[in-house]
Amino acid sequence: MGSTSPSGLELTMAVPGLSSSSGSEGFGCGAGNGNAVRDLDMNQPASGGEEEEFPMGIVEEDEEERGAGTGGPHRPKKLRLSKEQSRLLEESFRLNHTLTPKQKEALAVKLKLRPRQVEVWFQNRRARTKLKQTELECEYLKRCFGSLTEENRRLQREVEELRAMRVAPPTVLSPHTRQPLPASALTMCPRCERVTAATATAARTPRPAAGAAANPYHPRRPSAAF
DNA sequence: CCCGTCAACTGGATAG
DNA sequence: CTATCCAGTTGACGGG
Repeated sequence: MGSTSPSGLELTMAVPGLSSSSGSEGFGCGAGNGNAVRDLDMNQPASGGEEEEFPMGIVEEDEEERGAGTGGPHRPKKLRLSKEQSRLLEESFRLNHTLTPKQKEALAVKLKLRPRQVEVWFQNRRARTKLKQTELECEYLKRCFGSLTEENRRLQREVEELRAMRVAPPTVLSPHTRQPLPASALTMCPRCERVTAATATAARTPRPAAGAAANPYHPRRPSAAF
């Protein structure tokens, strides 16, 4: 799994036949935003180096109270998780997309965050995963729509052809004499209801190799790959 | 200045 | 009632 980007989403997609290469503009390669750099900038202690592993993890108590409590518009300064915090959170997310209260507590202690922050991170992470999956599904459905539209056009053309044949009854030439066959010699393909002389000749001609033998009324038509 | 990202909040739904 | 989840939103922040 090398492909988890910093904000990296592990994507398990339920869309059939979806290769990650084709729809990849929206994620994977494109998702490499500058988070790593940002994390470095934001979370490095300005000087003095490594006094703390997770520099801005814990918000001061009074500030936290103000933020959540009385609905005052004052929010604490935006927290940016350090690289290490993100890595550990991602790691546990990969193992489990939800946390038990114990796991949450343990992770919070380990990361020097409040349990609430761990909880929020998991909520947001689930939402991001779902969003990505929805985007993938959307791409897939668009492609379905495209090919169905194409198939529809093809069928419409076929209907037109059939209509035209009804207006002007067909003259079918005998494969042997090259003369028009009498109506009594003609027959209808039961599958597509096209008039042919097929059964008349099908009985006489030797069966061709496997594939073409399926329908004696017509040679095989290429079917739409779908 | 605008836009994308993301931590955090809000409110409704649901399970135990 | 409490705890948790989710969808939607807000606001801080960084980058173009």
